[in-house]
Amino acid sequence: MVRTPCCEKMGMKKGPWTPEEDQILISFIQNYGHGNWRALPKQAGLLRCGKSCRLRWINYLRPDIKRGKFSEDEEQIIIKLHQILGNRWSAIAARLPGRTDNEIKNFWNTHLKKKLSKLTPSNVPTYDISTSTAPALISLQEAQLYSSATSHTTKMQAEVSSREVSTVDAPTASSTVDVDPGFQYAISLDSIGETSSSRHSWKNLNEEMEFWYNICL
DNA sequence: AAAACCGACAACCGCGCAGAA
DNA sequence: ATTCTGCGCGGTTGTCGGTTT
Repeated sequence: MVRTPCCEKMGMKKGPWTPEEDQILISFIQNYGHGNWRALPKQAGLLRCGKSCRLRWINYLRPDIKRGKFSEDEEQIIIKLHQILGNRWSAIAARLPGRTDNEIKNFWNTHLKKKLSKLTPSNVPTYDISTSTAPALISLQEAQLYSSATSHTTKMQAEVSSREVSTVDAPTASSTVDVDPGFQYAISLDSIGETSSSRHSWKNLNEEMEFWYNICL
């Protein structure tokens, strides 16, 4: 199947948004909402693709956006959640009202990654994925040490994606978290009272987030 | 004063998923 | 069951302002 482009490239404006464009988008959404992003720019009279409008609204123009520096608390929450969820920025953002996934992603890449990498990479734990004796959760310190040891791309991808979790079951007894070459972590859910026989049935991502959040914070 | 460099963040791109047709 | 469309996500790139040389 051939994917059609998200928008017609011809005549579509790219690059930074002007205050005038912002105003048009804001007033249109305030009046009519944003039922269909694809149709919105045409209806609003904007020479932007729907995707661009959506991004601009979600990341910048939304009235509930909290701008400005991240607090210490927010920073700690991001670090903790990133330990568990990896680069699932939208899931992390769901825990930080007023913050967007893009904002958190940028904050992580420009501040936290650097900050954590300054710590001494000693006693970095190495857990073999094949063993089931891994700790229940990676502590904050361990995560920091891990990040410092892998100053390049800190990439932790949960094997079980958010969508899978949200529609099927919770992660199985020993869900693996795939990290950069050289390190493999295993989060043993058994050791946090989560056995295969008494698994949660995740109804949605929020429920999953609630679960992880309560454990970690 | 100007050029080069760097960091922060806004914006874009491509992919995967869900739901409708 | 298959195809198509739109949305959302995460990675990457572009732009801009501040700092250094």
